[in-house]
Amino acid sequence: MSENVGRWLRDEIENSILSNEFSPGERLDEMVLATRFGVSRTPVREALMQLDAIGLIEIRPRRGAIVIDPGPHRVYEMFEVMAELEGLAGSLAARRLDKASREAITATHSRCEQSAAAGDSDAYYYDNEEFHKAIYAAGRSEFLEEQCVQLHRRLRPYRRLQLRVRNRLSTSFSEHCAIVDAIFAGDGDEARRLLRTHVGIQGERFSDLVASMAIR
Amino acid sequence: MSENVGRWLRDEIENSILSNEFSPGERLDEMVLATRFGVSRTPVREALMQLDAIGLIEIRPRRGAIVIDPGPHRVYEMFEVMAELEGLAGSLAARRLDKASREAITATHSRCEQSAAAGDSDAYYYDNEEFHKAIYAAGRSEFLEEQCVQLHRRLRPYRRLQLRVRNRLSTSFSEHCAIVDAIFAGDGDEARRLLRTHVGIQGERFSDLVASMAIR
DNA sequence: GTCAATGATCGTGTATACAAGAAGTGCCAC
DNA sequence: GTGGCACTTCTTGTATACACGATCATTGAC
Repeated sequence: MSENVGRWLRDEIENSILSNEFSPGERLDEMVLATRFGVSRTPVREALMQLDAIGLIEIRPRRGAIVIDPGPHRVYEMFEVMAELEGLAGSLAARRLDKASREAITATHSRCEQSAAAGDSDAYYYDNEEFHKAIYAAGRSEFLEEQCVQLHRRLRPYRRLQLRVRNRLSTSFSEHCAIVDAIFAGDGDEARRLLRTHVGIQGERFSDLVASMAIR
Repeated sequence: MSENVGRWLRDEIENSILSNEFSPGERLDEMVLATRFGVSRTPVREALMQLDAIGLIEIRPRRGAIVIDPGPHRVYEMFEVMAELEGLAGSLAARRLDKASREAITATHSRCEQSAAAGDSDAYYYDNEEFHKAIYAAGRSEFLEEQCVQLHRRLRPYRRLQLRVRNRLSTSFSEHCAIVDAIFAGDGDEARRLLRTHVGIQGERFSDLVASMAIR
């Protein structure tokens, strides 16, 4: 329970939002949440204030909190920023790679290979996340790493949708291969470029996203 | 008072931190803040929770809130990310520039010229901020714009220190000129490159920053 | 004289109470 | 039957009360 009910609730509610248990636009009633988690309204409110500060929900004065619905266009923008940050992380990783980071990248990369070969998109989804985190860490910029992890978290539901698209698994994995090569070769510019296109959702990948968002 | 004491307090305390009225490492006593602003502890706590979520302060369980001290290394990392995001904004601006944005950039740019010519670093500091904001807006990516503005805010105190360095004003302004040219020419890659070096603090500019941070 | 342990005090964490505003409902008039 | 106004109810915003944990100081022992 993390020693602190407010923070625990924040994570709990955040996860509920990101796993789409609370859908965009839904109203979050303080009292309902309080009874559901067996606490008073005070820590619930604190959790909500924090989520508002992060930008996951919106608290309108005297009218309660609602889950923010980013909408396809804004999600696209978020991927665009994510692509840029990942590109930076990749270029830093190529420059600063050390033994431990190299091993971490190799390990997560081969786990991706296995789940891609098995066609297990849920496993790949998880391994892919670890792979990207290994790259952030290899960049040795704590702030950048935090930003990347946070954005990655927020984009999680959409990433998951993306992987369902036909052939995306194998395409994604072959992109990973090129990225790993560039980083291990110390080619920062190439790593940056590859990661940018890997993460970004230009062209048909954007319309795929829009289509899958509409289904929900 | 924004209809909502908690939010008002958040802005108030945030400004106090960013203007160095509350210095890094300083402990923020809830009761002291409450009496100072003439409210109860509840809204103060809500404000603090939000600032914690943003990353400006750290709340340690049962031990109160302290202002986070980023330290030179982390500040450098923040500038590094900022440079990347501004680069993206610049490249988008070059691609998507319309009449209104063009005029906004021109207007803020010439205001920078005046204050640079006058050697007025405080005025330049403000005009520079507006100039960069005009570029964010020209990129037409709301999310990116928000991220840029937020990071810009957090780096504000350090930017201010930077401008005190000898000749920085005129150097900065001539860099602005090149940036404007690239954006107006529609050269996204060049705008990106120029903004990245303009905002980043490589080499001696980093040591300048460290030196000025030590003075405080 | 120094270090450790215990108690006192102060501040945070949570709950609850109360006030104020917004939304919904019902009634009345047209 | 429909639209508008008033009232009621529900929910949020703020204050306060209480409990638990942390820190600090004082006292005792080595």
